[in-house]
Amino acid sequence: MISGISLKELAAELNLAPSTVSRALNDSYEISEATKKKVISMAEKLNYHANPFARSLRENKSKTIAVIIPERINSFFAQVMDGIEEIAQEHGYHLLVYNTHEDTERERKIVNLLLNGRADAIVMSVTSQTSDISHLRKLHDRGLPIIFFDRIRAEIPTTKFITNDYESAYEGTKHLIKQGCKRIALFTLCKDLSISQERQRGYNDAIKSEGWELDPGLTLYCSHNEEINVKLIEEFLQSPDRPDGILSSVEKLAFATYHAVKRTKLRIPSDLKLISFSNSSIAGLLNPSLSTITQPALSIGNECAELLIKKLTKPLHYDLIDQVVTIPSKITIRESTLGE
Amino acid sequence: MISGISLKELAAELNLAPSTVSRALNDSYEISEATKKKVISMAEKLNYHANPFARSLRENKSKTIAVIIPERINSFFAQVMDGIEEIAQEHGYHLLVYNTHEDTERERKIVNLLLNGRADAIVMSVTSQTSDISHLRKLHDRGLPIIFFDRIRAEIPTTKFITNDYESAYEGTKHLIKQGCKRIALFTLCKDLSISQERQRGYNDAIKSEGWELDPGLTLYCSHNEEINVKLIEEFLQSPDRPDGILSSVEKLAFATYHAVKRTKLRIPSDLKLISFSNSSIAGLLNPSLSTITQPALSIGNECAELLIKKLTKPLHYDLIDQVVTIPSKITIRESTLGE
DNA sequence: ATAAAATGCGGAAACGATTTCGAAATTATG
DNA sequence: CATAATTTCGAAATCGTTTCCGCATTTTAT
Repeated sequence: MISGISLKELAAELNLAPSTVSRALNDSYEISEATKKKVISMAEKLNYHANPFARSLRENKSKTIAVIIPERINSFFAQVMDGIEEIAQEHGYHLLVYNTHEDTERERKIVNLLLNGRADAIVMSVTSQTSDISHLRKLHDRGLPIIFFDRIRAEIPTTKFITNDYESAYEGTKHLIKQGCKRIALFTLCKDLSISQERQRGYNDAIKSEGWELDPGLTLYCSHNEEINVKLIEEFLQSPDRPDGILSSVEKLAFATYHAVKRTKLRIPSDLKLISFSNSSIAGLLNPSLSTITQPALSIGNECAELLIKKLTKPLHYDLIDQVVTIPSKITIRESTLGE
Repeated sequence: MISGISLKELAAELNLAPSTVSRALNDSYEISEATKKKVISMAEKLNYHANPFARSLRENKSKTIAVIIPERINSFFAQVMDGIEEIAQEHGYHLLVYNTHEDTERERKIVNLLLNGRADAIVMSVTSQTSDISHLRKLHDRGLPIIFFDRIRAEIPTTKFITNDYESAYEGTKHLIKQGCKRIALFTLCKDLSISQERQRGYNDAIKSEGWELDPGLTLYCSHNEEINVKLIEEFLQSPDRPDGILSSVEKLAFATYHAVKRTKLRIPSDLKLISFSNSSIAGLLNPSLSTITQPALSIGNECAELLIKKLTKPLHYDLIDQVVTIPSKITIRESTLGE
């Protein structure tokens, strides 16, 4: 990389002091309009670009936000990313992106990497297996602004953005009941995750609201391995006390269910109704089309970034207070939960 | 952010010179094992983290690679990103990610932003509408290592990674013919894109290889707007000289076709066979399941990153020579192209 | 007319690391 | 034992900005 011209060289070319040029380019009130114009046009002409590292070093900020997600091939996280980037670009912020692949150890390493100040702040969704949060605590203790979304950790006192997991799961379950389901299963990933727990609560309360008894056997804990999940679900569906309705807490488990169903004699929605949390645009293309609970991914991304940037640019006026902000999901009924 | 301890302070704590401490931490041969140990343990104890900007400023490199993609909610690009990140993480590189949203103006802005050296190199896939490439040329002329993948620009003399677009399109078309199709259409996005042209060539040659005449009316140029595409495709399918086979150059046009078909009396594959370039894992879930040409996304990402990092770490031994590296796609036949 | 304030700019320090050059201290060599 | 060679470390320059302080000169206030 042929490094461009420096501020000092630009100043020399103009017969001005570097300090003056710097101030002119930063539109300081101390500099006359005449010199400002001269400086700016010469900077244009010589193709001057301020060195971001010199500036970061001096100002102790990087104009960079780190985003940590558990997986990339997931329409929800991709949409959140788009939402974050939209706001970040507006304010001249850059995005460092890290994918943990649902691996806690990887998450720990990445977080530790960010301890050196490479990013001004962090937006993250934790790994589903994260139990030890000392690495997150260390970040927060160091004063690095951090915001969680979706997969949050309540123990870290900061602002978190989620959707109305409880209500959505409750509504989804209620919908299945209304469509005639008697034995409703919940497919989920991990019992430790806050959102999983909330969705489970919503599911539980919906079941109990009917005066039915909760059957722990109807909650299926799946893995991150597609193959294994399909097999697991297939076995579940072949068992004598198979469910006749499923609330899937995660998009990919709904897909796995479609795969599993193909291997059985069961048909959706006649034998089995299915509704799932999902942000995939192709839900309507599946056969039958999939009823979904769609999370407000773009809004979540936008709000995360907006709050963070406010905090970064006006630290005295904004704070990442310890609260959970909820943005509601939208339920879309399609064929997969059609009643008789 | 409570800024951590600096090298100088660490040195003071150890009663050593900053230079010594720096060398010790960088495992220089000039420092005795004894002092190295002392320094390292004290660094651990005081939680020392080198300031990346000071280092970048001094060394004139950022350990950062910028990745520019036209869209994020796309399994192909997401997989490539994963492939790049995998290698980058191995070598301690960070990823700045930018989404152009298929907007040339946005691409231009982002590229110009990178002119200041924030990233050591760039991996990118251009916007489908990019015609003026002066911004890309400027990057390259400045000596910033840049690699293209998939959506490449031949005019910039550097290494590019693509799949065997011509052969895949040829094979895909041939497959449709073998399954009995007589009027085969090509759905594509943009005639300016190199990959579109290659795929068109493959399609053309396959048609001609049968001794058939090319019908320009059978190539459908679509937009980036889902709604419009569905309408366009629907009209096409309702027209008297509708096709009985479709080679879709882009995943989302295949999905749009499914949507459009739903609005007609046509059925896949009896009335209409469909095969598409796609990296989506749910191709097998569609009804009927979609025959696909799957690009080696992960490999492409891996190879981009590997070559780039070699070039960055050993600039004298590696060069981004002007060549196009081809990694073959894999065709998977499913129900959507089933013969009678 | 003189003091006070405002304007416009330059000099130099500072941010936190790496590295060149050189100087001690230690060990080896004749 | 004297000298050379090696090992181990320190002082200071450097990367490219921003900003604190200072100093003229001009404008405004008294």
